[in-house]
Amino acid sequence: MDPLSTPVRLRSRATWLLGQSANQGHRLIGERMHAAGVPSRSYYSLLAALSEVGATSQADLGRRIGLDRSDVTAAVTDLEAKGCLERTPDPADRRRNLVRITADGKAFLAGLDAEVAAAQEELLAPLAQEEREALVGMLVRVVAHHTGLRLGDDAEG
Amino acid sequence: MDPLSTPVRLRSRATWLLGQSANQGHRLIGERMHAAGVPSRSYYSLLAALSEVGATSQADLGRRIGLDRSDVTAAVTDLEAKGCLERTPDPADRRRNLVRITADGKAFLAGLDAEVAAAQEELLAPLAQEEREALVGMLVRVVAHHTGLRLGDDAEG
DNA sequence: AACGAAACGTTGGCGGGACCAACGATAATC
DNA sequence: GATTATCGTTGGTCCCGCCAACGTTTCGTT
Repeated sequence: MDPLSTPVRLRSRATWLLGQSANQGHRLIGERMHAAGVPSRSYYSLLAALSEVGATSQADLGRRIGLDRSDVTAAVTDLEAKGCLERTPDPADRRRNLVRITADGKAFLAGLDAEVAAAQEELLAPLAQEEREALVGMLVRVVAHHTGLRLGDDAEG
Repeated sequence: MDPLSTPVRLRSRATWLLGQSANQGHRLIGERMHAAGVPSRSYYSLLAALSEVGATSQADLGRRIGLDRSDVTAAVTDLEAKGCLERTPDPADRRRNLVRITADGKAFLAGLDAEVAAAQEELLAPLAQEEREALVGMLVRVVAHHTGLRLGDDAEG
């Protein structure tokens, strides 16, 4: 790809720029994830959700991070094999599996957190701190607008 | 996906927000492209590049928009069948195909341009005009930083 | 209490997009 | 003139997001 000769029509479009930036971010994170032995970004999302919510079902995990049930199954199976989480049948609802993070999983997640933070630092390097905050603020509003989420509804549900 | 219960670790990460925003943008554009009979966003990029540069080779087109040669071949074949462009062997370099946009192609591109503009308007709806400019400005710097491009080098090469 | 509807986890598969490998043909380089 | 590089094309792989189906279990309604 030759960035010098990309059409102006694309270079100036916010949608194209968003795509390019997201690609760079995914690339940076992907490299670090792969180096840490994690095949996909979704593993990080899964562990993060699990760490926040405590113990929950696979379906709930999927809903939280926007991952299909079938893919959650695969990721959970893999992470269980790595000792990052436990999967036990829920005695209260025998359809579900209760998934909970292990101590090893928390430690591993902490490592991934550092990698993600480093990747983000690298991605946003050309931006000043205030700019990053402004960027995040705008993106939050954009995302909220398209997910039917109303801002300020934190934990008032 | 339940946006209310996505992990805070993700919701506050610029990388995740960028990915989400880009996804929404791709979705909006993809819908409109599909409605216009275009199977992929890359077709728009291709026509846009072609309209700016005049007549060039497929390899050059691919480099400009970041598309693999093989994928350019498929897209060009398809767009040629639709009458949006002409593909002729380059007499000056018989390895290349000279690709040039047709009048129909320009008209079609104009229509796609309107669709893309509308999609972007929809994507950035919650942002004021100045905010959109600030967003674009920041993203331009981010993208430039990761593509080895120096700002202000417009056409001075 | 019974029955239909819904949710759960799992397996398997589909389609698109990005990428790579190889080939024959042609041009550039030394 | 021989090697190297580029071009267009074909064909393939891999990953990701998504859907379909199944058996199991729970919920909702009557």
